Amino acid sequence: MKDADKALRQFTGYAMKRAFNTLRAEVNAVLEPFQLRMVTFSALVTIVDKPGLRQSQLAEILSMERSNIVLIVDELENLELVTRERTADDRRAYALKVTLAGRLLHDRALAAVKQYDKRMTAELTEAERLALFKALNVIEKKGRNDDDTSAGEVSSA
Amino acid sequence: MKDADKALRQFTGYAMKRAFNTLRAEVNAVLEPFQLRMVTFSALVTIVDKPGLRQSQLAEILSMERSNIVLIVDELENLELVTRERTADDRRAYALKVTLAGRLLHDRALAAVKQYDKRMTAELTEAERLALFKALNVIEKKGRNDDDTSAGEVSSA
DNA sequence: CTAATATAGATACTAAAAATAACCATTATA
DNA sequence: TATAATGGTTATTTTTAGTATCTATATTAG
Repeated sequence: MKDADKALRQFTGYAMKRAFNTLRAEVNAVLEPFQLRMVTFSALVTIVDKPGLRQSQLAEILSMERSNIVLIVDELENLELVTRERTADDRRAYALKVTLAGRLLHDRALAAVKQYDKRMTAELTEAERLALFKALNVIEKKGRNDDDTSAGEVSSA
Repeated sequence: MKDADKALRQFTGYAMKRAFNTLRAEVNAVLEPFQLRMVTFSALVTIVDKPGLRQSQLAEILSMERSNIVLIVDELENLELVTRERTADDRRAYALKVTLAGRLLHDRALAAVKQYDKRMTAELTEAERLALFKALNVIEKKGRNDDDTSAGEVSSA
């Protein structure tokens, strides 16, 4: 049964679903020794990058619901990688900060994922890699301003 | 909070997850008038393409579990788009065939998805589009023959 | 030929991820 | 000050994928 899904391979959605399935599995495998998953890794990287940010901001950045962020932060907090500190200006909110252990783990996990990513795309030329990222960004953004069925506007380049 | 996930954007997995999220939502929206989802669409296309194939073959082609295929085929059967016919040579198996209504719906849905796909990638040059597909295929296949353990060796403390 | 084994499909159960809704404490506003 | 909005939490639900088990047939090994 070689090439039996030829009819489907032409579709971006199908090809991407398959690629993303293996990609997610592999990234999770890479992160597993660090007790991280793709989401918790993303959250950790964001917190390191923007120390003091609030959960609602984190949710906004990662395009997730606030309610789902709670469990993510719980997980990172239980691993003692980040802390929730009450903010002075708004006593409802938490300032998310990375602990020392969190930063160390972050550095190692980041390196591992980078290395994996490099290996994953090693067969691609630089032009192809750029094209891939451009395409992913175009596709992601496309959904936002897409109210009509004709060709949409090209806003940001 | 513009560009707040800059640190994550460099990763194929992150960019792809975001792109795929909007892509899946949009494709499902395109398919909704046909009462199809991405999976049922994929199954329908495959059955049209390979009439008479069996559920286990369909599962193999779509890289899904046999048990999950059952519900997919149920759904298509309930919509009277495909039929299960017992095969002569193996009375355990079903030959999956598309009905007339199924073929008509298939043709329309296929056209709709093709049109959407075209629109989605309209901003890309042909070279970029080819690079995207090549990259997706490389990434998907990469997971299969991945004996290199280097990524997992960055072990923790 | 019969017994053990494998396979096709089905069913039920489980686990993970994401969406929704309601809630409390606090802040902003009318 | 009353009302509305916001940050975070909890609980519920939906969706999706995975696992284990079951039946009935088929294959094979002895």
